[in-house]
Amino acid sequence: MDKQKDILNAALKLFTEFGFHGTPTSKIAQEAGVANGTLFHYFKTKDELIVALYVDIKKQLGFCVAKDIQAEDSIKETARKYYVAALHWGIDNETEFRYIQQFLSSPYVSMIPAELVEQSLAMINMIKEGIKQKLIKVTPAEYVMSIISSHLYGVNQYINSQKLSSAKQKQLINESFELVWKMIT
Amino acid sequence: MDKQKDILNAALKLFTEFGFHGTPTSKIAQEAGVANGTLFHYFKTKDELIVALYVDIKKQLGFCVAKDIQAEDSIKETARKYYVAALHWGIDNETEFRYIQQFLSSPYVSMIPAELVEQSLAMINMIKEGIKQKLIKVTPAEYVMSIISSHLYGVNQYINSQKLSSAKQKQLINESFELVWKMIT
DNA sequence: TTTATGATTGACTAATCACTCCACAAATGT
DNA sequence: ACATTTGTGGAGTGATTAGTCAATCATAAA
Repeated sequence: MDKQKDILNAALKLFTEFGFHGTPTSKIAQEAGVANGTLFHYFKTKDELIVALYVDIKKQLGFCVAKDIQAEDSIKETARKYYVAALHWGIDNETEFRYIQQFLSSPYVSMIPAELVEQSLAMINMIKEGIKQKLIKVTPAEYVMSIISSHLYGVNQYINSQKLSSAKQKQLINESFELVWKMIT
Repeated sequence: MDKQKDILNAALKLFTEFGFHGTPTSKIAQEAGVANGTLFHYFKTKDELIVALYVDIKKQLGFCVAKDIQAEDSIKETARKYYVAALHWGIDNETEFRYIQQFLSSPYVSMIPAELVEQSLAMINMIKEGIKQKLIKVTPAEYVMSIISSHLYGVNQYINSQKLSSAKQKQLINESFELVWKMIT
Protein backbone atom coordinates (compact mmCIF):
# COMPACT_ATOMS: atom_id res chain seq x y z
CA MET A 1 0.00 0.00 0.00
CA ASP A 2 3.06 2.25 -0.15
CA LYS A 3 2.40 4.31 -3.24
CA GLN A 4 5.80 5.94 -3.23
CA LYS A 5 7.39 2.50 -3.40
CA ASP A 6 4.93 1.48 -6.11
CA ILE A 7 5.95 4.48 -8.18
CA LEU A 8 9.66 3.71 -7.74
CA ASN A 9 9.12 0.10 -8.77
CA ALA A 10 7.13 1.09 -11.83
CA ALA A 11 9.73 3.70 -12.76
CA LEU A 12 12.54 1.13 -12.45
CA LYS A 13 10.76 -1.31 -14.70
CA LEU A 14 9.86 1.21 -17.38
CA PHE A 15 13.09 3.23 -17.34
CA THR A 16 15.23 0.14 -17.85
CA GLU A 17 12.96 -1.11 -20.60
CA PHE A 18 12.28 2.09 -22.51
CA GLY A 19 14.86 4.55 -21.21
CA PHE A 20 14.32 7.90 -19.53
CA HIS A 21 13.18 9.41 -22.76
CA GLY A 22 10.88 6.59 -23.70
CA THR A 23 8.78 6.49 -20.57
CA PRO A 24 6.33 9.31 -19.88
CA THR A 25 5.36 10.04 -16.30
CA SER A 26 1.81 9.15 -17.20
CA LYS A 27 2.87 5.58 -18.02
CA ILE A 28 4.74 5.32 -14.73
CA ALA A 29 1.68 6.42 -12.81
CA GLN A 30 -0.46 3.97 -14.74
CA GLU A 31 1.95 1.07 -14.14
CA ALA A 32 2.09 1.96 -10.44
CA GLY A 33 -1.69 2.07 -10.24
CA VAL A 34 -1.89 5.66 -9.09
CA ALA A 35 -3.21 8.85 -10.57
CA ASN A 36 -1.03 11.14 -12.60
CA GLY A 37 -1.08 13.82 -9.95
CA THR A 38 -0.03 11.43 -7.21
CA LEU A 39 3.31 10.90 -8.85
CA PHE A 40 3.98 14.61 -8.65
CA HIS A 41 2.85 14.66 -5.07
CA TYR A 42 5.77 12.39 -4.16
CA PHE A 43 8.31 13.66 -6.68
CA LYS A 44 8.24 17.30 -7.67
CA THR A 45 9.68 16.63 -11.12
CA LYS A 46 10.51 13.69 -13.34
CA ASP A 47 14.20 14.43 -12.82
CA GLU A 48 13.73 14.20 -9.07
CA LEU A 49 12.14 10.79 -9.51
CA ILE A 50 15.03 9.61 -11.67
CA VAL A 51 17.60 10.66 -9.08
CA ALA A 52 15.53 9.40 -6.14
CA LEU A 53 15.32 6.00 -7.77
CA TYR A 54 19.08 5.89 -8.12
CA VAL A 55 19.60 6.93 -4.51
CA ASP A 56 17.13 4.30 -3.33
CA ILE A 57 18.82 1.50 -5.26
CA LYS A 58 22.29 2.60 -4.21
CA LYS A 59 21.22 2.50 -0.57
CA GLN A 60 19.90 -1.03 -0.97
CA LEU A 61 23.19 -2.10 -2.50
CA GLY A 62 25.19 -0.29 0.17
CA PHE A 63 23.24 -1.99 2.94
CA CYS A 64 23.55 -5.42 1.38
CA VAL A 65 27.28 -5.09 0.81
CA ALA A 66 28.11 -3.80 4.28
CA LYS A 67 26.05 -6.20 6.37
CA ASP A 68 28.48 -9.15 6.56
CA ILE A 69 31.65 -7.19 7.24
CA GLN A 70 33.16 -7.73 10.68
CA ALA A 71 35.77 -5.61 12.41
CA GLU A 72 38.15 -8.51 12.95
CA ASP A 73 38.18 -9.56 9.28
CA SER A 74 41.49 -9.31 7.46
CA ILE A 75 41.85 -6.91 4.55
CA LYS A 76 41.56 -9.72 2.04
CA GLU A 77 38.56 -11.19 3.79
CA THR A 78 36.87 -7.78 3.91
CA ALA A 79 37.61 -7.20 0.26
CA ARG A 80 36.27 -10.62 -0.66
CA LYS A 81 33.08 -10.05 1.28
CA TYR A 82 32.49 -6.70 -0.39
CA TYR A 83 33.19 -8.19 -3.77
CA VAL A 84 31.11 -11.33 -3.39
CA ALA A 85 28.18 -9.51 -1.81
CA ALA A 86 28.11 -6.92 -4.60
CA LEU A 87 28.23 -9.60 -7.26
CA HIS A 88 25.45 -11.62 -5.67
CA TRP A 89 23.36 -8.52 -5.34
CA GLY A 90 23.94 -7.75 -9.00
CA ILE A 91 22.76 -11.21 -9.98
CA ASP A 92 19.69 -11.13 -7.76
CA ASN A 93 18.83 -7.60 -8.80
CA GLU A 94 19.58 -7.54 -12.48
CA THR A 95 17.19 -4.71 -13.27
CA GLU A 96 18.46 -2.54 -10.44
CA PHE A 97 22.03 -3.18 -11.58
CA ARG A 98 21.15 -2.19 -15.12
CA TYR A 99 19.51 0.97 -13.83
CA ILE A 100 22.69 1.95 -11.99
CA GLN A 101 24.70 1.57 -15.20
CA GLN A 102 22.12 3.42 -17.22
CA PHE A 103 22.00 6.25 -14.70
CA LEU A 104 25.78 6.50 -14.33
CA SER A 105 26.32 6.88 -18.05
CA SER A 106 23.60 9.47 -18.44
CA PRO A 107 23.81 13.21 -17.85
CA TYR A 108 21.82 12.76 -14.65
CA VAL A 109 25.05 11.64 -12.88
CA SER A 110 25.80 15.24 -12.09
CA MET A 111 22.66 15.37 -9.94
CA ILE A 112 23.87 12.76 -7.44
CA PRO A 113 23.44 14.27 -3.97
CA ALA A 114 26.54 14.71 -1.80
CA GLU A 115 25.26 12.31 0.89
CA LEU A 116 25.73 9.37 -1.47
CA VAL A 117 29.34 10.07 -2.39
CA GLU A 118 30.67 9.25 1.07
CA GLN A 119 29.22 5.76 0.88
CA SER A 120 32.11 4.39 -1.15
CA LEU A 121 34.57 5.93 1.30
CA ALA A 122 34.66 2.80 3.43
CA MET A 123 35.99 0.79 0.51
CA ILE A 124 38.58 3.38 -0.47
CA ASN A 125 39.82 3.40 3.12
CA MET A 126 40.08 -0.36 3.16
CA ILE A 127 42.22 -0.24 0.02
CA LYS A 128 44.40 2.49 1.50
CA GLU A 129 44.96 0.31 4.56
CA GLY A 130 45.91 -2.55 2.27
CA ILE A 131 48.42 -0.32 0.52
CA LYS A 132 49.88 0.87 3.81
CA GLN A 133 50.36 -2.75 4.87
CA LYS A 134 52.16 -3.35 1.56
CA LEU A 135 49.60 -6.01 0.76
CA ILE A 136 48.24 -4.19 -2.25
CA LYS A 137 50.97 -3.26 -4.71
CA VAL A 138 49.00 -1.13 -7.16
CA THR A 139 48.47 2.54 -6.35
CA PRO A 140 46.75 4.94 -5.85
CA ALA A 141 43.71 3.63 -4.02
CA GLU A 142 41.32 5.38 -6.41
CA TYR A 143 42.90 3.50 -9.30
CA VAL A 144 42.51 0.18 -7.52
CA MET A 145 38.92 1.05 -6.72
CA SER A 146 38.29 1.88 -10.36
CA ILE A 147 39.77 -1.44 -11.51
CA ILE A 148 37.81 -3.51 -9.01
CA SER A 149 34.54 -1.72 -9.78
CA SER A 150 34.83 -2.19 -13.49
CA HIS A 151 35.91 -5.80 -13.06
CA LEU A 152 32.82 -6.40 -10.98
CA TYR A 153 30.73 -4.79 -13.62
CA GLY A 154 32.26 -6.93 -16.35
CA VAL A 155 31.89 -10.20 -14.50
CA ASN A 156 28.32 -9.36 -13.62
CA GLN A 157 27.50 -8.64 -17.21
CA TYR A 158 29.08 -11.90 -18.30
CA ILE A 159 27.21 -13.95 -15.71
CA ASN A 160 23.90 -12.35 -16.60
CA SER A 161 24.45 -12.77 -20.31
CA GLN A 162 25.33 -16.45 -20.00
CA LYS A 163 22.60 -17.50 -17.56
CA LEU A 164 24.88 -19.98 -15.81
CA SER A 165 23.67 -22.44 -13.21
CA SER A 166 23.75 -21.35 -9.60
CA ALA A 167 26.70 -23.61 -8.80
CA LYS A 168 28.75 -22.37 -11.75
CA GLN A 169 27.92 -18.82 -10.74
CA LYS A 170 29.23 -19.31 -7.22
CA GLN A 171 32.42 -20.88 -8.51
CA LEU A 172 32.96 -18.12 -11.03
CA ILE A 173 32.41 -15.44 -8.41
CA ASN A 174 35.00 -16.87 -6.07
CA GLU A 175 37.51 -17.50 -8.83
CA SER A 176 37.02 -14.03 -10.23
CA PHE A 177 37.79 -12.48 -6.87
CA GLU A 178 41.06 -14.38 -6.70
CA LEU A 179 41.80 -13.13 -10.20
CA VAL A 180 41.43 -9.49 -9.19
CA TRP A 181 43.22 -10.04 -5.93
CA LYS A 182 46.15 -11.62 -7.73
CA MET A 183 46.22 -8.64 -10.04
CA ILE A 184 46.48 -5.96 -7.38
CA THR A 185 48.72 -7.73 -4.85
CA MET B 1 30.99 21.49 -45.85
CA ASP B 2 29.78 17.97 -45.09
CA LYS B 3 26.43 18.60 -43.43
CA GLN B 4 25.94 14.96 -42.49
CA LYS B 5 29.19 15.06 -40.55
CA ASP B 6 28.20 18.39 -39.01
CA ILE B 7 24.94 16.88 -37.81
CA LEU B 8 26.72 13.85 -36.31
CA ASN B 9 29.19 16.10 -34.52
CA ALA B 10 26.45 18.32 -33.15
CA ALA B 11 24.45 15.28 -32.06
CA LEU B 12 27.48 13.80 -30.29
CA LYS B 13 28.10 16.99 -28.37
CA LEU B 14 24.50 17.52 -27.33
CA PHE B 15 23.61 13.89 -26.60
CA THR B 16 26.55 13.47 -24.25
CA GLU B 17 25.79 16.75 -22.53
CA PHE B 18 22.01 16.57 -22.24
CA GLY B 19 21.14 12.95 -23.02
CA PHE B 20 18.93 11.57 -25.74
CA HIS B 21 15.85 12.87 -24.03
CA GLY B 22 17.26 16.28 -23.29
CA THR B 23 18.27 17.22 -26.83
CA PRO B 24 15.59 17.96 -29.38
CA THR B 25 16.36 17.47 -33.03
CA SER B 26 15.80 21.18 -33.55
CA LYS B 27 18.73 21.97 -31.25
CA ILE B 28 20.93 19.50 -33.10
CA ALA B 29 20.10 21.12 -36.42
CA GLN B 30 20.78 24.54 -34.93
CA GLU B 31 24.12 23.47 -33.44
CA ALA B 32 25.09 21.90 -36.77
CA GLY B 33 24.17 25.07 -38.62
CA VAL B 34 21.57 23.42 -40.83
CA ALA B 35 17.83 23.67 -41.12
CA ASN B 36 15.48 21.41 -39.26
CA GLY B 37 14.38 19.66 -42.42
CA THR B 38 17.95 18.98 -43.53
CA LEU B 39 18.51 16.79 -40.51
CA PHE B 40 15.61 14.61 -41.58
CA HIS B 41 16.92 14.49 -45.10
CA TYR B 42 20.01 12.67 -43.85
CA PHE B 43 18.41 10.68 -41.04
CA LYS B 44 14.85 9.51 -41.41
CA THR B 45 14.19 9.50 -37.67
CA LYS B 46 15.87 10.64 -34.48
CA ASP B 47 16.41 7.01 -33.53
CA GLU B 48 18.19 6.41 -36.81
CA LEU B 49 20.49 9.32 -36.03
CA ILE B 50 21.22 7.95 -32.57
CA VAL B 51 22.14 4.54 -33.96
CA ALA B 52 24.05 5.98 -36.94
CA LEU B 53 26.16 8.04 -34.58
CA TYR B 54 27.02 4.92 -32.61
CA VAL B 55 27.90 3.00 -35.76
CA ASP B 56 30.05 5.86 -36.99
CA ILE B 57 31.99 6.13 -33.74
CA LYS B 58 32.40 2.38 -33.47
CA LYS B 59 33.85 2.28 -36.97
CA GLN B 60 36.37 4.98 -36.10
CA LEU B 61 37.43 3.02 -33.04
CA GLY B 62 37.58 -0.20 -35.01
CA PHE B 63 39.77 1.34 -37.66
CA CYS B 64 42.11 2.94 -35.15
CA VAL B 65 42.49 -0.27 -33.15
CA ALA B 66 43.14 -2.52 -36.14
CA LYS B 67 45.61 -0.38 -38.05
CA ASP B 68 48.82 -1.32 -36.23
CA ILE B 69 48.24 -5.06 -36.04
CA GLN B 70 50.62 -7.18 -38.14
CA ALA B 71 50.23 -10.80 -39.10
CA GLU B 72 53.59 -11.81 -37.63
CA ASP B 73 52.85 -10.33 -34.19
CA SER B 74 52.67 -12.75 -31.28
CA ILE B 75 49.42 -13.18 -29.41
CA LYS B 76 50.64 -11.05 -26.56
CA GLU B 77 51.91 -8.37 -28.90
CA THR B 78 48.63 -8.34 -30.77
CA ALA B 79 46.68 -8.14 -27.53
CA ARG B 80 48.86 -5.30 -26.29
CA LYS B 81 48.41 -3.36 -29.50
CA TYR B 82 44.64 -3.74 -29.38
CA TYR B 83 44.59 -2.73 -25.75
CA VAL B 84 46.93 0.24 -26.01
CA ALA B 85 45.32 1.57 -29.17
CA ALA B 86 41.84 1.38 -27.66
CA LEU B 87 42.97 3.15 -24.52
CA HIS B 88 44.71 5.91 -26.45
CA TRP B 89 41.67 6.35 -28.59
CA GLY B 90 39.52 6.61 -25.49
CA ILE B 91 41.73 9.34 -24.09
CA ASP B 92 41.88 11.30 -27.33
CA ASN B 93 38.16 10.89 -27.92
CA GLU B 94 36.66 11.30 -24.51
CA THR B 95 33.26 12.42 -25.74
CA GLU B 96 33.01 9.60 -28.26
CA PHE B 97 33.95 7.11 -25.57
CA ARG B 98 31.28 8.49 -23.25
CA TYR B 99 28.75 8.24 -26.05
CA ILE B 100 29.54 4.56 -26.54
CA GLN B 101 28.92 3.90 -22.86
CA GLN B 102 25.76 5.98 -22.84
CA PHE B 103 24.46 4.19 -25.90
CA LEU B 104 25.35 0.71 -24.64
CA SER B 105 23.48 1.18 -21.39
CA SER B 106 20.41 2.59 -23.07
CA PRO B 107 17.52 0.71 -24.68
CA TYR B 108 18.90 1.69 -28.08
CA VAL B 109 21.44 -1.18 -27.81
CA SER B 110 18.89 -3.51 -29.29
CA MET B 111 18.98 -1.48 -32.50
CA ILE B 112 22.65 -2.20 -33.27
CA PRO B 113 22.83 -3.47 -36.86
CA ALA B 114 24.21 -6.96 -37.46
CA GLU B 115 27.14 -5.68 -39.54
CA LEU B 116 28.73 -4.20 -36.42
CA VAL B 117 28.61 -7.32 -34.27
CA GLU B 118 31.21 -9.15 -36.31
CA GLN B 119 33.77 -6.44 -35.71
CA SER B 120 34.72 -7.75 -32.28
CA LEU B 121 35.10 -11.24 -33.73
CA ALA B 122 38.76 -10.66 -34.54
CA MET B 123 39.51 -10.12 -30.88
CA ILE B 124 37.52 -13.13 -29.71
CA ASN B 125 39.41 -15.28 -32.21
CA MET B 126 42.72 -13.96 -30.99
CA ILE B 127 41.78 -14.91 -27.43
CA LYS B 128 40.66 -18.37 -28.57
CA GLU B 129 44.02 -18.84 -30.26
CA GLY B 130 45.70 -17.81 -27.01
CA ILE B 131 43.67 -20.37 -25.11
CA LYS B 132 44.50 -23.08 -27.64
CA GLN B 133 48.21 -22.32 -27.23
CA LYS B 134 47.70 -22.66 -23.44
CA LEU B 135 48.97 -19.10 -23.09
CA ILE B 136 45.72 -17.78 -21.69
CA LYS B 137 44.54 -19.81 -18.69
CA VAL B 138 41.13 -18.24 -18.11
CA THR B 139 38.19 -19.55 -20.14
CA PRO B 140 35.92 -19.21 -22.03
CA ALA B 141 37.05 -16.60 -24.52
CA GLU B 142 33.88 -14.55 -24.06
CA TYR B 143 34.63 -14.28 -20.36
CA VAL B 144 38.17 -13.11 -21.05
CA MET B 145 36.82 -10.60 -23.54
CA SER B 146 34.36 -9.32 -20.97
CA ILE B 147 37.09 -8.89 -18.37
CA ILE B 148 39.44 -7.08 -20.73
CA SER B 149 36.73 -4.77 -22.03
CA SER B 150 35.56 -3.73 -18.62
CA HIS B 151 39.13 -3.30 -17.43
CA LEU B 152 39.78 -1.01 -20.36
CA TYR B 153 36.67 0.90 -19.54
CA GLY B 154 37.69 1.28 -15.90
CA VAL B 155 41.23 2.42 -16.64
CA ASN B 156 39.96 4.87 -19.20
CA GLN B 157 37.54 6.35 -16.73
CA TYR B 158 40.28 6.66 -14.15
CA ILE B 159 42.68 8.35 -16.53
CA ASN B 160 40.06 10.79 -17.71
CA SER B 161 38.91 11.62 -14.20
CA GLN B 162 42.44 12.28 -12.97
CA LYS B 163 43.71 14.36 -15.89
CA LEU B 164 47.21 12.90 -15.65
CA SER B 165 50.14 14.20 -17.63
CA SER B 166 50.84 12.60 -20.98
CA ALA B 167 53.88 10.76 -19.68
CA LYS B 168 52.06 9.35 -16.66
CA GLN B 169 49.24 8.28 -18.95
CA LYS B 170 51.58 6.32 -21.20
CA GLN B 171 53.18 4.61 -18.24
CA LEU B 172 49.83 3.73 -16.71
CA ILE B 173 48.54 2.32 -19.97
CA ASN B 174 51.49 -0.02 -20.40
CA GLU B 175 51.46 -1.10 -16.78
CA SER B 176 47.74 -1.70 -16.86
CA PHE B 177 48.10 -3.99 -19.84
CA GLU B 178 50.65 -6.08 -17.96
CA LEU B 179 48.22 -6.20 -15.08
CA VAL B 180 45.44 -7.69 -17.19
CA TRP B 181 47.82 -9.97 -18.98
CA LYS B 182 49.13 -11.33 -15.71
CA MET B 183 45.57 -11.90 -14.63
CA ILE B 184 44.50 -14.02 -17.57
CA THR B 185 47.74 -15.99 -18.20
C1' DT C 1 -19.48 17.73 15.36
C1' DT C 2 -16.01 20.66 13.69
C1' DT C 3 -11.63 21.61 11.94
C1' DA C 4 -7.36 20.67 10.02
C1' DT C 5 -4.05 18.07 7.31
C1' DG C 6 -2.30 15.54 3.88
C1' DA C 7 -3.18 11.98 0.31
C1' DT C 8 -5.42 11.30 -4.09
C1' DT C 9 -7.63 12.17 -8.22
C1' DG C 10 -7.97 13.14 -13.28
C1' DA C 11 -9.25 16.74 -16.36
C1' DC C 12 -6.65 20.42 -18.16
C1' DT C 13 -2.89 23.38 -20.32
C1' DA C 14 0.99 25.49 -22.20
C1' DA C 15 4.84 24.08 -24.23
C1' DT C 16 7.53 21.11 -26.81
C1' DC C 17 8.67 17.67 -29.94
C1' DA C 18 9.47 14.69 -33.99
C1' DC C 19 8.50 14.89 -38.32
C1' DT C 20 6.13 16.65 -42.91
C1' DC C 21 5.60 19.52 -46.74
C1' DC C 22 6.69 22.08 -50.39
C1' DA C 23 9.28 25.71 -52.58
C1' DC C 24 13.43 26.49 -54.33
C1' DA C 25 18.54 25.99 -55.25
C1' DA C 26 22.49 23.45 -56.70
C1' DA C 27 24.57 19.88 -58.89
C1' DT C 28 24.60 16.38 -62.41
C1' DG C 29 23.56 14.13 -66.53
C1' DT C 30 22.09 14.32 -71.58
C1' DA D 1 20.23 24.24 -73.29
C1' DC D 2 17.21 21.37 -70.78
C1' DA D 3 15.76 17.71 -67.58
C1' DT D 4 16.44 15.15 -63.52
C1' DT D 5 18.12 14.26 -59.32
C1' DT D 6 19.76 15.66 -54.97
C1' DG D 7 20.30 18.94 -51.26
C1' DT D 8 18.41 22.73 -48.33
C1' DG D 9 15.41 25.63 -45.90
C1' DG D 10 11.99 26.74 -42.53
C1' DA D 11 7.19 27.36 -41.61
C1' DG D 12 3.68 24.31 -40.22
C1' DT D 13 1.19 20.27 -37.80
C1' DG D 14 -0.70 16.91 -34.93
C1' DA D 15 0.52 14.33 -31.14
C1' DT D 16 2.56 14.05 -26.76
C1' DT D 17 4.37 15.61 -22.48
C1' DA D 18 5.53 17.41 -17.85
C1' DG D 19 3.43 19.59 -14.65
C1' DT D 20 -0.90 22.25 -12.49
C1' DC D 21 -5.04 22.74 -10.11
C1' DA D 22 -9.38 22.65 -8.00
C1' DA D 23 -11.83 19.35 -5.97
C1' DT D 24 -12.58 15.16 -3.12
C1' DC D 25 -11.54 11.70 0.35
C1' DA D 26 -9.52 9.65 4.73
C1' DT D 27 -8.02 10.23 9.17
C1' DA D 28 -7.64 12.01 13.40
C1' DA D 29 -7.16 15.57 16.73
C1' DA D 30 -9.92 19.30 19.13
